[in-house]
Amino acid sequence: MHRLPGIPGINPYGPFSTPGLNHLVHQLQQQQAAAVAHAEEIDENLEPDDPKVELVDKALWEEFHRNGTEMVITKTGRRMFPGFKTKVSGLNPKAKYCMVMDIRPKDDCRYKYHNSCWMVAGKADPELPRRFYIHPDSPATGEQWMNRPSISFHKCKLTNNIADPHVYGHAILNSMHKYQPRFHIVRCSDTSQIYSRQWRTTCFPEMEFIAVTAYQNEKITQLKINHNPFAKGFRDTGCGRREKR
Amino acid sequence: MHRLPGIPGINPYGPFSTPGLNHLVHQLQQQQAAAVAHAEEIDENLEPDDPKVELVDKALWEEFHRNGTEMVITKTGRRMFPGFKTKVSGLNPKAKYCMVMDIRPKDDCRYKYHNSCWMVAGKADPELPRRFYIHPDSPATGEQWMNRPSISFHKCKLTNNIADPHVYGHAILNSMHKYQPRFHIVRCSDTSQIYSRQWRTTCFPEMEFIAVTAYQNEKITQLKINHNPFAKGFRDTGCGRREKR
DNA sequence: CAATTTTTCACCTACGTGACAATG
DNA sequence: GTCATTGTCACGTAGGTGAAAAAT
Repeated sequence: MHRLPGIPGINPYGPFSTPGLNHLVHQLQQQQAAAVAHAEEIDENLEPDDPKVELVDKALWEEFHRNGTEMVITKTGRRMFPGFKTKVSGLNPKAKYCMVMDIRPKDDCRYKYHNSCWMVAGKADPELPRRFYIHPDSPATGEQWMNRPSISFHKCKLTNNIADPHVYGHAILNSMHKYQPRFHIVRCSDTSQIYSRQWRTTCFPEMEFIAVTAYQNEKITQLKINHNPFAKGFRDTGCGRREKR
Repeated sequence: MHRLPGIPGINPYGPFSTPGLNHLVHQLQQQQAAAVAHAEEIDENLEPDDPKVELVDKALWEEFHRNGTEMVITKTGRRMFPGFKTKVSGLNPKAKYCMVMDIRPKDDCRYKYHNSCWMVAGKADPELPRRFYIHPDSPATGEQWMNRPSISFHKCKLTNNIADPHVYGHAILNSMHKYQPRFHIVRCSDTSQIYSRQWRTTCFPEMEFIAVTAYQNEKITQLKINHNPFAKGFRDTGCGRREKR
């Protein structure tokens, strides 16, 4: 079961070693990488697709948005709530896709919360390194992505720690700045191809938020408490033991 | 950013759309799949490897083994303890690998525990469908596999439920039968290729165990309690509140 | 009956919440 | 002083333990 090492382009024990194919493959030797990439490109585009993206929990996002969504950022990283979850249809079931998200500054302002209102408080701090977060199940077939109840990015946490050790899983944001999450579909069979392929980007304006280290708007706090199961301990439920100060 | 649908083999907007390459690729159209597979095959074997596999927590496994390891199986699935964890070296850093495990019957006997001893109690029950468990991070490069502290299969639980709904994540075993876990390295760039490639199998005899629905040997119970953090509540720690009946 | 399996439970691990006090 | 940030905490979710009782 041992293979001959160090002889590029020839593999006498391979399952497809017919002379004709070997000849053809030799012809392509110099352009091999490009040809393979091209063949894959074509293969991936033999059949069309027409992706539709839907935001999960859209009504909840809108309720937050009406009050001015805030997201807490911490040194160790904090999840978003509501979560970043999409539902995708219209993919080609056989083709492979990578799902990607990022969180971009919405403008170049710094904000402050004053008299129960968010207002501009100057120029934005220097932009932090921009990161893309590749969904850990990438790549997967269109069928697999469409069959799941949602595509969730809950493992990507928000932090303000520039020296964050989980650099590849967290989004680094500036506090008191406004952000817009984005969702990208990239049709390719391997994550290494992501940055050389077409990106199809979807943006939900109701996901806009301001990053904070502590909640400013009490209405937002209450919405979080009332809807996030992990904050159930702070709910005001008749039998409750917690009261407002 | 829209692509022309329904025109197979032609993609006017692709990054590699030079006429010469298009011609070559058209030549290969019928053998395309085979050629791509062949090119990948060659690519994957350009450089040699010589994998070494080590069992994590070997000393603990050996301590269990000296007393006759038992693993509880339940309807909903139970983890193994000690866990099935390996550490791999000697892979080719650039090549891609899939990591696979399975759990095979060790013999064709049924056992019973009698007078503090395991003894043969007849012929084995009919063998259950044999499953392979592919590590969920497969495929990944040799570098990625070698860099992690261990390759763990803790998500593969043991069950005796033939109609188990998590069919692809659980191992279905017969109670009172003896088993041997195995570890397999398969060099390939996609899980779909696993069953057509060479398997390199490692077997640690100290991992042998008998599946049970309730522990038989009290020494095994104590080893589990003393070493599994989730069973800490049953430890006999001076301040302990639990005593033997 | 005896042996094995299933169910339920208290007690853990692990970690996601906002409140609040301390810090800068 | 003011405001923003950090650390700690009680209280949740989620799920992995063997014991013990109940069921087969």
